[in-house]
Amino acid sequence: MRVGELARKAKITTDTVRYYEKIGLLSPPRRTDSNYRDYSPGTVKDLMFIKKAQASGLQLEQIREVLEIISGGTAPCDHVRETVTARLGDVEARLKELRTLRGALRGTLARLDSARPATTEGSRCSALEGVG
Amino acid sequence: MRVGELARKAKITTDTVRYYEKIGLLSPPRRTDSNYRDYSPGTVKDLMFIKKAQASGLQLEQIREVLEIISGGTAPCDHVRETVTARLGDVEARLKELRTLRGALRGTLARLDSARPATTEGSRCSALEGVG
DNA sequence: CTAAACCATGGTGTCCACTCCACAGTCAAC
DNA sequence: GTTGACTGTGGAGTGGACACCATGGTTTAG
Repeated sequence: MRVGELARKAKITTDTVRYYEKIGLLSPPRRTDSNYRDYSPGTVKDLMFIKKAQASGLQLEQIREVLEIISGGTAPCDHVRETVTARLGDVEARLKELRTLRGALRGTLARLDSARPATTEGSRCSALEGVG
Repeated sequence: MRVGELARKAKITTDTVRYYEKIGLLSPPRRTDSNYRDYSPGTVKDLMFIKKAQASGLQLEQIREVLEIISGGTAPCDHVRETVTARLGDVEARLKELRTLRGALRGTLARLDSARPATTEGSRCSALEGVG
């Protein structure tokens, strides 16, 4: 498939696809006679994986490393393990932060619910303190 | 305390502190006679909250809204609830993505463990496929 | 055959969150 | 009273991740 179709399926722009290729995140596909990029269907999955990883806070460079490894990379096993373990550490740290933040937000919401004398238009909220 | 001490305590730079003030994320502190910024100790906590929220993927503008609300903002309750609920939604979506990614990384690690014939220096890893 | 839609390359612009000046005033220690 | 660390302001620069051209070739529907 060509770049437009790929982009539509992955819900990104063609510019982004070409950008990913430029920075080595996506390997250059074969070309048609007329020099159009010609992708295999699996590339859609790659892009979806990239989106997930990105939404989880990984940078493109980190994703590049992980992808390289996952798709039958050429690095020695020890290095592979190190990289994946490091990324897993990142992800778990982020999970922890997120749970903390979720707690804080839920707390605020609860306080809004309990101490709610006036909700009418124009009124003011005096939400409490203590976020830590 | 002055900006340098605050920055040290929060483990960021003085430039960043002033930048946060500039974009309205940190309210302008009082000034000494010589026009130096003079912060109260609580500001350290504010900065630490900002770092947490940021590590969780919230943008400074979103953090600004949340902070405004939490520290006894002046917005009507309904709008407050909306904002906090929206942020909570963000956070929960992010948690979901993260758990998926963690699963993928753990899977890779497991595959590395099971199919590991050669770990010696210079060898190549042929990690399997299937990331979804 | 031609118009519309697609693609290629190369380059510039944008937004975010800083970071790094340059230049000048302030404060603490010796 | 001078040196050195600290602070102020304003503005320019950076890196990541794109978005947006302009120009020109290609494919496809009618």
